[in-house]
Amino acid sequence: MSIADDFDLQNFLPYLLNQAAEESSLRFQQVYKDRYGMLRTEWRVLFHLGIYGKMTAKEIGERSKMHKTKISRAVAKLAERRFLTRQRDGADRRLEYLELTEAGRRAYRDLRQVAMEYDSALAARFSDADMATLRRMLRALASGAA
Amino acid sequence: MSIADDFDLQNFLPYLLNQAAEESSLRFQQVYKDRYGMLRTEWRVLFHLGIYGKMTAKEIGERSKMHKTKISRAVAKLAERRFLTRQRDGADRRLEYLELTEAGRRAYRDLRQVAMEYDSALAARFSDADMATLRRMLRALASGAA
DNA sequence: TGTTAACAGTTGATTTTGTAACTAACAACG
DNA sequence: CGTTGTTAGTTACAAAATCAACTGTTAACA
Repeated sequence: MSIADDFDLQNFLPYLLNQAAEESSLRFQQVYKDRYGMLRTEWRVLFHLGIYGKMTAKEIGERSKMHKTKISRAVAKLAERRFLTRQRDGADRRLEYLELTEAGRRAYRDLRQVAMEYDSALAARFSDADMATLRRMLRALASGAA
Repeated sequence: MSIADDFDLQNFLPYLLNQAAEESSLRFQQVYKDRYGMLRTEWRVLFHLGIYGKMTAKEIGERSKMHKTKISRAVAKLAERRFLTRQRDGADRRLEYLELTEAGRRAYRDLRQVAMEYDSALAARFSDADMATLRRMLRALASGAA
């Protein structure tokens, strides 16, 4: 009954995805952690602002699917370190526009460079066709559309 | 500089993998959480024992790459709920063999069924060839071998 | 208007994780 | 033996994530 069960954990997609995600995040994590003392939520916010420009916490939440409390705390940390500035919307004073400072942009560019090189190193292990398939499937899985 | 940056977060593999892993874990998480009040570490330990049979915490750690403190706590929880028993090795009294109880096996079989159906549902969205490619690539990424 | 609901974002309490130090047991080698 | 090092597993404390309740604001509409 227990020995040689036919179910294979290594092929269970959610498990396999988690293992791959964790392993592939390790080295990048070392960089943003050691070099900037950031958490995962913080580099994600930094990247959203670096890539898409000025936006509100709500928009970051919609794009990243991170919970608003995580974003709120990450934003507070980044603001404290002078990596971003906040400006209230004049018309709707609930909204706050977030924008990277020059220091924030420098950190973003630095980490983006690391990310791109790391991504290339990962991709180099597979054929272009396989990588295209992988990315397409991961996007489909991430979008969750049944 | 910030608007229309050419780096695409959605194609950064570690990020994409995390998004896919999180999204694809959601529904299964609901089941083991709602039905058994388990955490991710707990169902993983349960599955390791269900699939491979009696083994020590150390072996679970080697197979799952989970840190030993996580395993220790998960084992304590599962033992408290009478899902597993612990027996000290007679020769080397540091080792403790873990084995599912009948209640533990019932929970495992129940969750395994859910996992298999869920995995099939996910796989049904893609061709067999693509799924084979995906699994092969994820295993390679998870193994971390450069 | 006035009242109620909805929304953006924050804070506090609780839970879970991560790190380091610890206990108990075995091993290696003088 | 006896000292030193290693190992399996636990515990204590700090860091972080989660969940619920909160503030301040806008919207809806009687």
